[in-house]
Order: sequence, then structure tokens, then C-alpha cells
Amino acid sequence: MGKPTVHDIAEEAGVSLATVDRVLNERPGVRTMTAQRVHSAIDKLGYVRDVHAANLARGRQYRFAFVLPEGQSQFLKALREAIDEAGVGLRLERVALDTIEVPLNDSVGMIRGLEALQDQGIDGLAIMANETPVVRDMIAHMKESGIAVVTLVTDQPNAERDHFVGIDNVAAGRTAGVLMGRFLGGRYGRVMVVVNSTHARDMVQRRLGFDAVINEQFPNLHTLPSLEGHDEQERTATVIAQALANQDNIVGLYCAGAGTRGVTQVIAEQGLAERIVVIGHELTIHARQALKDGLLDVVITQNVGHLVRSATRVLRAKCDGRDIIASQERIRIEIVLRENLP
Amino acid sequence: MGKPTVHDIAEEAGVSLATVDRVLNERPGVRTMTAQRVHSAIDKLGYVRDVHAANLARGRQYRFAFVLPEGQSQFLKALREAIDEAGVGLRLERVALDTIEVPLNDSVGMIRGLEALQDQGIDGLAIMANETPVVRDMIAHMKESGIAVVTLVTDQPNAERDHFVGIDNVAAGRTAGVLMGRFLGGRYGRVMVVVNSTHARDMVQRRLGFDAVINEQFPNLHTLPSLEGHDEQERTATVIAQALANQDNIVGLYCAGAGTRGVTQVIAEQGLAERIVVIGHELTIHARQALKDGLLDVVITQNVGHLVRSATRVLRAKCDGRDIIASQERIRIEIVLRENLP
DNA sequence: CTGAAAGCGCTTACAG
DNA sequence: CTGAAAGCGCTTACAG
Repeated sequence: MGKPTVHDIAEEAGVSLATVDRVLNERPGVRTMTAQRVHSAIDKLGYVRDVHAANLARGRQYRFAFVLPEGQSQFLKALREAIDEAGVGLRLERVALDTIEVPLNDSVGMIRGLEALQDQGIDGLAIMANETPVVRDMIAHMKESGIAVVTLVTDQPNAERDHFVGIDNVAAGRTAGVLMGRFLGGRYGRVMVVVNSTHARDMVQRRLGFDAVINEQFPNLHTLPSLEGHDEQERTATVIAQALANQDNIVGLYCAGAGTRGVTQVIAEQGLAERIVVIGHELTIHARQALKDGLLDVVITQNVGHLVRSATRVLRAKCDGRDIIASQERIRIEIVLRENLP
Repeated sequence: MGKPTVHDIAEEAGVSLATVDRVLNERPGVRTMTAQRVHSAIDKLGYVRDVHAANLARGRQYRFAFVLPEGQSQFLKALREAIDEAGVGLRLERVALDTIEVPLNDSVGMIRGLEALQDQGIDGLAIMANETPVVRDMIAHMKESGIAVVTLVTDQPNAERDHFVGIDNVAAGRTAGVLMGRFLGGRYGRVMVVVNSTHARDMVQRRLGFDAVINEQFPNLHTLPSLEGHDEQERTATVIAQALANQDNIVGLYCAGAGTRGVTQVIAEQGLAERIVVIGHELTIHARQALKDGLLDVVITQNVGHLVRSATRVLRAKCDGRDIIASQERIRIEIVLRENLP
């Protein structure tokens, strides 16, 4: 006999298909005794349900929405593309992916956007947003109405999200730190650090990890206070150029946030590629080119495809009341050099 | 109306379900005219078939076998575990995974093993083996009998495999080379290279990439002729210890093959961790520990889970006559330091 | 609290 | 060359 099916369970337990189904899906209206018989049959026969057949019968569609901040950064663009791409493949799996963009620091706009989603009858939400009370409350609200929620890229540890999909940013900062130190091979000097904003949680964490490693392992290096680039190329370029003019003996530059284009622009203009070790984040098309051109030495990155697939896997598991396989959902901190450019 | 189904196509084309199905699956016995009507309907309605429903109806089981060399290396062990693990999840997708192990340099044993597989009615094969005429012929033979074949980890470019699942080993060697050079930060000295065998194709490629980078970019370094460790810890330790005794000013060690344990053993015994930059391959449990202990500076690795999943995805696509999404099947060359240990 | 029957989207003999 | 009917493993009203 092949794999046991509901029919086998029904026969073994001496009940009908409908009852087996009720037990399987933990729906009410089954006497404890009967349920027990079904459970024994399941155990005895080693039954494991065919999810695809179940979804087919159920006509079930999972509707998930990705909430991203508005913005034109290459990372966001790549993320949006990854969502669209995954969406195509997932149609066959009966999951529909939507993306909505909410203004970054406009709570009203955000609330409105999320409420619209709720009305649309969404099953799950992956949200990438700064940590604010408004977002925290919205997440609580969503969870209450039975919507699964994961945070994406930046965590909201104080919110009741089901899971965080993204990298460990302290470890990412440490990784940047050790590469910076080792690539500099004992040279003495100062290291500049650029972040989007000194308030953003992920920036704080990366900076923390970076400094910890430099302080522990590389006494020859001195890290300077964070410069703020605010996700903008121009602004990033300006603050860096300024700092370069005011400080001598800069040997390294760690760009912990977006705005890599601003960084490479200055490096190229001032011909610093050979003299300064530059480490950035996120393998955007721009960063790829910069690696090839030698304007960037290392890129620390997370695979946007993995982010999206992990988020949908987790949301689906939550919707089905299944546990996730934690090891499979851990997002890697990838190190990319010109040599191992994928 | 929701997504179009076979019923919609049948109605639109004015034919029966059976005919739609014949066209969909390119089975013979349909007049060109009729087929054309069906195709128009498909295009017009934007039909895309529900693979899961199809598989359900078909009762189809994909049977794939992984052919691995016998051996106790941690990498092989991890690979076998990854296969077993993937197998569990894939049962629900109607694919059954088997692993067979064939003796490394015993053509008769290998032929026997593969023939047994063929008799079992396998649909696809993922094979990891040294490049030999016997293997090449077996692959040709398999392909002839309609079995999909991918090579795994080590390619067989001269065989008629459908696809290669593994990393670009030249690029991997280059990656090791640039990390070696940069971590040494301008120090002068000699770099030892250990391989499994100077004949194995992947070893040749890694060595090639490694030397190319060192020669191009790091004139301060001199690479020594390859030592052979033959996948064995003891032997690796011996050849390394010997070389260390005979050569002075060794500043780096690149272990391009297995036998990392032999390497770290010598490094630990002789207290060289601080003085020599050591780069190995494959993130086995042993390598993890060595990274943590500082006995290994860098591990270049490929994710065994990805290897297995990619292999099964490709085999499935080939069985279904579908194209693969190349970008999704590219196996990354991962760089692991203590800091970004997953 | 329980069951018989129809149906999800596709495929497979079988009959014509 | 084409079609009507049954079935894959599950779920869903509906009836009792």
C-alpha cells in the first residue's frame, strides 16, 4: 500500500471522511472519543496530509502583502522586483503577493495604508518600517484580527510580530569590522562610518558590532563618529567630502546604510580607491559595478530573493498553524568581493 | 471569473477536457486544426496549468537518486544529511530521494550501482564523481534511457549531463587568493597549497584561480607547488608538517580540498594560528569550530542545502520538459569568517 | 455529533 | 482523432 490517505484513516478509525477532516483541521463538533480513534489511526498508519490536495479542495488563496517604505534606493527597488518575481512563481502555489508603499515618516499615511489592507482581507503581512509606536500598534491591531505578521529587514522587537526576517545586524557590523581591520593589515589611521540615521535601530546595531571588533582586535585603527547620509546620494557625498577635508589619515570607510553611490562618487572623484578600504552594504546593481571598478572593496549583503521567500514561507506556516524550520529561515550575512560576485 | 481552468479552455475551444489535456501535454492524436483552436483559447484566456492538481491526478512520483562517492568526509556527511532533510519535505511534493554510495575508484562497483538504479526506474540522477571515461559513458547511457542527469559539486563537462550544480571553482580559487593576499596585508613570504589530488578537476581549477590572483595582485607572495592530502586527515597533516619543516617564511596556507582537520591539527600543534593566514573549503562542523577557535581565518563554502534543492529543482524541470531559471540555480561562493558564521 | 455526496483542477483508461 | 466518466487526496456545504 502506498502512502495512507484520508480514506485509509477513515476506514481504520471506522468513521467518515468528514470526521477525519474535522479532526485533521481541528474543527469543533467531534466527540473526544471519536477524535481519539482518528488520532490513533493517524499515528498507526503514519499519515501525513497532502497539502496541495488540501489547498486544491479548499480553493484556498493566501493573500500576503509586503509593506515597504516609499523610496528610490536600489535596495528597495531590488526588493520590489524580488517580490514581483516570487509572486509569479507563487501564483501556482495559490499565494498572491501585493506590495504597498507607505510614506516613511507619515503615521497617518501609514495607518491609512494598513487599514486599506485589512479591509481587503489579507492573510499575512511583511512589514519593513522604522520602529515607531504607530507601527507597533498597527502590528498589534493586525495580529488581533488574525493576520500573520513578520517584520522584514528591520526588526520591531517590541511589537508582537510572529517572526523577523532579516540578518543579525550586530553580526553584520562585526563582519564589516573584521574585514576592515584585516584588509588594512596593520596600517594606522582613522576609519569613517556613514549611516542613514543615527536613530535607526539597524544602523545602531551595525555600528555597535563594527566598533566592538575594531576596539577588540585593531588598536591601530580609530573609528570616527557616525556621519548621516539619510539614504541620499548627494547628502552622503557631501558629508564624506567634508569629513575627508577635515580629517587626515583616513584609511577606511564603512558605509553601513544606503547611499553607496554617494560614497563611490567621492572615492572616484578624489582617486582614493587605492588608499582607502571601502566597505558597503547591499549588493545593488550600483554596488556590483563599484566592486568591479575597485571603488568598493567589500559588500556585505542579504539576498533579497531569500528575504521574500523566507517571509512568504513563514507567513504561510503561520496561516496554517504550522511551525517553521528555524534553521531554514535564517538569513545569511553574505560577503561579496569582486572575485565571488554572483 | 478566477483563473481559467481546463474547463474554460475546453469550452472556449469547443472541445472536451481530454483533448485539452492532450494538447497541454503534447500527446499525439490531435488534429493540427483542433490543437490550434486549443492553443488560441489558452492564449486568449491566459491559462497557466496548476501543476499540483496535475500531479495529483497523475499520481506521479518523481524518483531521483543522488550518487555520491563513499567516504567519511564531513562534507559528504553534511551532503547526505541535506539530502535526507530535503527528502522529508519533498515527500509532499511527490518526489522521492534516494542516495547511493559508490566506491571511489572502482569502475565495476560504480557500473553495478548505476545499473541497479536504472532497473529501479529512476527519473533523475545527481552524480558526484571524479571525471572518468566510465562515468562519462554511464551518463550517456542514462540519458539515452530518458533519465535526467545533473552533475553535482564536480562537473563532468565532457559528459552529456543536463546541468551542473555547484560552484565555479576557478572563481572560488580567486576568492581564496584575494582574501589570502589582503589578509596578509603586504607581508612577504611563501604560501602553501594543499589539494586532494593534483588530478581532480575541481582542485586544478581552484589552484588556477588562486595562483592567477596572487600573481596578478600580490607580488610579495610566492605560492609553493601543491601538496596532496588525498582527503585524509593524517596524510594532510603529515605533508603539511613536512613542508613546514623544509620551508621557511611560510605566511599562508590554502587548503583547496578536504582534510581541513589535518590542517588545523598542525596549525594548533605548532601554534601557528597567529602567524599564518589559513583558508579552507566547506563549512563542516569541524571547520565551524576551527573558525571559532581562530585556527582557520576564512572558509570558502557552498551551501549543501542549496546544492540539493537546486539539483532536485533542475531534475524536476528536466523531467517535466520545462526550462530552468538559470539565475536561481547559480550556487553561490560563500565566504565565512568567525563573524558571519551562520 | 456524524455522514453521503459533490467538487477543487487536472489526467487516465476506455469507448467510439 | 475525440469525448464521457471516473478518480487523484482532500474539503465543504448540507442533511440528519
